[in-house]
Amino acid sequence: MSAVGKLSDRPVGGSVGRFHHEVLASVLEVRDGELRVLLWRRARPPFEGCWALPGGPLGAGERLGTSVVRHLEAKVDVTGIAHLEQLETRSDPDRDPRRRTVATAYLALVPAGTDPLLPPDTSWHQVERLPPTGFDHASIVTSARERLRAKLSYTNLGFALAPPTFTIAELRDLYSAALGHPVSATNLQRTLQRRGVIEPTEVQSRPGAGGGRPATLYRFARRELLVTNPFAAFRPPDGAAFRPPEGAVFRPPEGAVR
Amino acid sequence: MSAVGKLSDRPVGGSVGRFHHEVLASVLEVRDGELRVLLWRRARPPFEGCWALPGGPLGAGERLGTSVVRHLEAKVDVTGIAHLEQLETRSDPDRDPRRRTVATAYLALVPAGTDPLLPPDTSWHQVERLPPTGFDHASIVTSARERLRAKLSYTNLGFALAPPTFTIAELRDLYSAALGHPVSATNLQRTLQRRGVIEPTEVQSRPGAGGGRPATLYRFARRELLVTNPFAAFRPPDGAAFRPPEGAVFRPPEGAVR
DNA sequence: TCAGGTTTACGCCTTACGAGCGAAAACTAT
DNA sequence: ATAGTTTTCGCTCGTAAGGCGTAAACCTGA
Repeated sequence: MSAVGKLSDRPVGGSVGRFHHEVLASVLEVRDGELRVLLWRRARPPFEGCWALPGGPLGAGERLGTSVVRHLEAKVDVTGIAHLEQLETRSDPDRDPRRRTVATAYLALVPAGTDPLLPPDTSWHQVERLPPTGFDHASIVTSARERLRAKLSYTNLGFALAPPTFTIAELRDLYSAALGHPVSATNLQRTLQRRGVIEPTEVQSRPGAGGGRPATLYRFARRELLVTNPFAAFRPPDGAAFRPPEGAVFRPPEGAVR
Repeated sequence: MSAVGKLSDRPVGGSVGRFHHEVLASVLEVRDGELRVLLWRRARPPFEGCWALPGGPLGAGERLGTSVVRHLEAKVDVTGIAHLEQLETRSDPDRDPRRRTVATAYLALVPAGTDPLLPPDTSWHQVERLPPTGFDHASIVTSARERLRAKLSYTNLGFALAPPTFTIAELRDLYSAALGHPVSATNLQRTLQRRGVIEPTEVQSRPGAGGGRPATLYRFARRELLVTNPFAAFRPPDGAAFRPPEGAVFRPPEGAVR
C-alpha cells in the first residue's frame, strides 16, 4: 500500500502552474456519402501547410462551451450545429511545440445538406483519409469519429446528422457513411421505428429522375440526445428511459442551435 | 502574467489567458449495498466543513491522468483502482470563489471489498444522499454516477466494481447498488454470460451460515473496457466488436493499476 | 438420521428482436 | 401499355431476452 499522507490545498508535486487553455472542435457532417470533418490550413509554423481543427484560446471569463461556439463563428454558421458535446481534454506537455497548452476538444455535428459558407482556408475532409495534420488533431478526429459511431448505435444521435425530414434510403446512406460500413435499410427502419426514434410524416417524397415509388418522409421524434437501452436486466423496473450523463451534453448557451 | 512567446495564433476575443487547472476524482465503490463516493472534509474556507472531491492542481509538466493518480495517492491506495477514465472538464468562471479554476474530473472505480486505509478527514458517502458539498462537486458526482450507470448496461465495466471472483447473487447486489434499482439475477447472469462478459470458474463458493446450495464462482472474462453492442443494424458486417473511444479510456501511466 | 429452511442452478416456455428475402406497390420514361 | 426503378411491407426463420417454477445442494436443529 502506498503512503497515505495528509492533504492540503497546496500542490504536492510541481509548482502551482497556470496553463494556456484552448478549445478545439471536430465538426462532422456527412457530405457526398462520406463522413467529413472541417479543417483549416495553417499558413504559419508550426505545422505550416498542415491542416488543423478550428478553435482557439479560452477567454478570460469564458466557459468552454461558449468559447467553442465563439471560435466556430469565425469558420461556420453555428446555427447549423445540431449537436455539440464535450469530447475530452488533452494535456500532453508536448502536444504544442510552442508552449504547453491544455486543449478541450468538442464534437459538433451538422445535418447533411447544410452547406455553410466557409473562409477560403477552410474545407471538408474525409475522416478516413485525413490530409497531413498538425498537433494531436488527427487523433482527436479519431476520438470524435469513434464517439459518434458508438452513440449512433445506442442513442438517437442520428437526428444531428439528418435533415428535418428524410426517406429511409437517405437515412441508410447517412448511417452507412457515418458508421463506415453498409447498413440494411430494412433493419435500420424497423429498429429505429420500434424504439420510437423515428416516426413517419404525412408527406411523401417526390421520386427522382428515373421514377420509383415515392418514399414516405420520416423525421426524428426527438431532436435531443436520448439513450435507448433495450436490456431489461439493466433497466429500471418502471421502464423509464435512460438519460444521458448530465454534463456530457452541451446545452447551447445563447439559443444558437436549431 | 506577462505573455510569453510569439503571437502566431492571435486570440479573436478576450485576452490570452492562463488558467489555474486542477484535477478531481469521483472514486466510486459499492459498500454495504450502496454506491459510495470518497470525499474529504474541508477544514478551511471556502466551504469550510463541507465535503469535497479529492484532487489538486495540475503539475507543471504533468499530464492530467498522471496528476489524478498522484493526488489520489494521498487519499487511497491507487493500486486498488480498477478503472480510471476522464469524465469532463468544468469551466464555470464562478465555480471556485477564490479564483478562476478549470477542473478536469475523472471517474475512478474500486472493486467492492477493497477497504483502503483512509486519512482521518476522508470517508465514503452514499452518492444518493450526499452531505453538504462545496464547489460544483455534487454535480460532478452525479455525472460520475450517470456515466457509470450508462456504461454498466452496454459495456463490461462491471469488472471494475467486482472482486476477482464472485457469485451471481453477489454480482446482482453489486449491479443493483450501482444502478440504484433491483435487478434480476437470472437475466443478469444469462445476459452477461451470453455476451461473454463473465465466465464460470471451477471453484464453488462456500455457503454462508444458514446453508443453501453453494454457488459457482464467476469472473469477468476481460478486465478492460469493451463495448458489447448487440444491434446488428449498426454492427459492421464482419461482426467485429466495438472498441471504446480511444482517448476516453485512461491507460495507467506508471503501471499503477492491477 | 431426518425434517425443515435456505440459497443456487437450470430447464421450460413465451415473447420480442434481428435478419433476410421476395412480392407488391407506385412512380417515371419511352 | 410496357419496361425499368425504387420503396414498402409481409412472410419466415433463428436467436436473444424475460419470467417462472422446480430440482439440486447445502445448513441447522431436533
